Amino acid sequence: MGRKPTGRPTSFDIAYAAGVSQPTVSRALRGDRSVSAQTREKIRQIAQDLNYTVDKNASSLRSQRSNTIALLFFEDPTPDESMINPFFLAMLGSITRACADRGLDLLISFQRMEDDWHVKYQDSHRADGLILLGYGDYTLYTPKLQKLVDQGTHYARWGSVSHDASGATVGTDNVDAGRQVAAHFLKTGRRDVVFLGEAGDTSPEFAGRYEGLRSALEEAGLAAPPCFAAITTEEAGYAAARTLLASGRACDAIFAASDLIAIGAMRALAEAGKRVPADIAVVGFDDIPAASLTTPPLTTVMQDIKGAGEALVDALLAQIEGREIPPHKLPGKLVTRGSTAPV
Amino acid sequence: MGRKPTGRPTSFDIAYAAGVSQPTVSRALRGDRSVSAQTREKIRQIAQDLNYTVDKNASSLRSQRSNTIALLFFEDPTPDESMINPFFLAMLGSITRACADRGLDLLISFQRMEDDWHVKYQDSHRADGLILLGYGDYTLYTPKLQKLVDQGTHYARWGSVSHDASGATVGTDNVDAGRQVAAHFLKTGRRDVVFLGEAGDTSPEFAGRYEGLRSALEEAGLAAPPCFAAITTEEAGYAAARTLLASGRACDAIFAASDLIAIGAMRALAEAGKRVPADIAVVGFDDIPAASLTTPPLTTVMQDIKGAGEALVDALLAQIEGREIPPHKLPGKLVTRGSTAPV
DNA sequence: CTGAAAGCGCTTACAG
DNA sequence: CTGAAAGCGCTTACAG
Repeated sequence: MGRKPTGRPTSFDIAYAAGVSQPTVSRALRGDRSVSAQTREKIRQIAQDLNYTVDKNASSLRSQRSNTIALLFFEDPTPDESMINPFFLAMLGSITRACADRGLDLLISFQRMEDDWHVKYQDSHRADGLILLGYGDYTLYTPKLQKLVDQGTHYARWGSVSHDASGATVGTDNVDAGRQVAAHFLKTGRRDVVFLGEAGDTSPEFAGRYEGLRSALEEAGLAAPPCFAAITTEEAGYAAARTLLASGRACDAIFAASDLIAIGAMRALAEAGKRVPADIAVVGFDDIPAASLTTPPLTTVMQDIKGAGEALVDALLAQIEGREIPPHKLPGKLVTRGSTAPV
Repeated sequence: MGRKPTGRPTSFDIAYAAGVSQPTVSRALRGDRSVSAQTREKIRQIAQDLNYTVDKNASSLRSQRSNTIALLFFEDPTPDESMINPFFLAMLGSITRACADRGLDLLISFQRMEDDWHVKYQDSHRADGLILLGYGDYTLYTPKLQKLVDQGTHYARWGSVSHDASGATVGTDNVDAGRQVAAHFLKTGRRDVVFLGEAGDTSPEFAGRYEGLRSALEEAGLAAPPCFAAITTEEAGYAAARTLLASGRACDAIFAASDLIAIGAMRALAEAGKRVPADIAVVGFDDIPAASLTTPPLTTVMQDIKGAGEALVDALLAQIEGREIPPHKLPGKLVTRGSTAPV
């Protein structure tokens, strides 16, 4: 008599087999030092023999801690199945690893910026906190972030670090990266730079890149570069470059706010008979895998993806535990390739 | 008196506010038709006003159903942060969407094939079932799959459909795709084809592609194509093409088992002064974004990523509900680009 | 159509 | 160092 033979074992089964009480099993398996080392080891052994694992739902329900975080991924208004921005996908890999290293489970959800994502996860106790990642109109984003703060939801987000201070924020130092690009242009003899990308309030990261470029060029005595708007897709880059060409505005260098934009722009330049880098140098941003495959290979700014994933997870954990953490800026690194070779 | 004002609301708070019992709230919010439509609507309204959401842990604990599935993603022995195979990342996006459409949460975890992933998720009631995705040595994979079956774990996997029947399987019809590639070579005047990729027991998908190529060529009276092994990375493709060139084996067409292999091979060919497609035609597999950016653009086989995500999720749900489902083959589609232009 | 009761499998004071 | 008791917030028979 005693143990029912059916179903997977519970902590009571382990307790019975070990001749201890059920709470002792719970303590032992969590490594509680108040259980004698000997008992702990014995229980651990039995649990393994019986193929026992702690029921995550019961544990989370009781402790009110899920050890799970939710990654909310925003996409552009035109979600094209096959062409998710590779940079964000690499970030996803990095966040996944950072979570695994810290014993956290990761829920993932793709969202539209417009949706009611701000209520779903933490409120239902699925997750202890959120990581926000992606792109889209920042002016839509801000009020939702405020709502998260009001609700007391823990979150960390990737994006523009300087722009506002609500929640934990991690991002590349875009202004500095823009200055690096400007310096590279100047050093390689380019004088007449154009920026491709949306540089307004809706895209503070792009705005930072533009700002760095502009300030460094002006310090060198050059005029502020003109700006041709584009969201971060290959198509938008193509269209922006066409607009640039049609405008008659001459230039010898293009700084595109992302690699996808740069790749689209290079396609437009090639169609128009402009040679890269002989006529026009091109620099992108992100260093996605495709950047080294273009003709010529694309000079770009590499972001610290591994560092970013870890910083995001750690910032979120800090917030969950009530520690204050300052916004975290990661350095960008210029990767020089053929598209900016000196002429 | 009555309601404690602190913390987030429970179903008891909603019941109190609605003047009904707590079980009625539970039924109403799940849309149980035994609750009168009027009561249901009233409760739904109150729940919304009080910002109530069902506690996922309590609900899963009681019902023994988590409505969550876990995606286990395997990587190659050499996991390079930045270069996860873009095809699988696109699959991830598609699976995410399929889950969202069906009201499922998705846990995601990157694993090494060697690790003990087969025990972690379903046993702890984190997930109702697993989706297995990725690449690696298939001979390592098989015993783990058997263990899943023995444990009664529900899973669906992406891969070679014909190879074995355990668990729900979804995959591209690789043999047919290989035959399409052969037909395309023959039609464009290629006679001397080489296969780049591991075509043995360790990689049944690649083996299927080779098998389709070989059978169609032999039916046309040609010899079986030689095979130069490569795992699915750009570096391996580069190395395999170098081996091919060094071997002195002449050819006028290469079928690479993946786009990454094809891209590496094209780099080796360019370095060796071989022109694509004038000297050698090249075909890849997957149609990753980079395939259209190479010089010349790469002819390849597009897999039905959207269909694959849906088929995987539906196959898993079927298995969880005890329905039998036959293995599901999806058609591949040849995408013709410059790398196979007739000479 | 609705309610009272039980229980899912844990963790956490509390007591000794 | 260990145990008896309570309770996390739901869902599910069962009764009416």
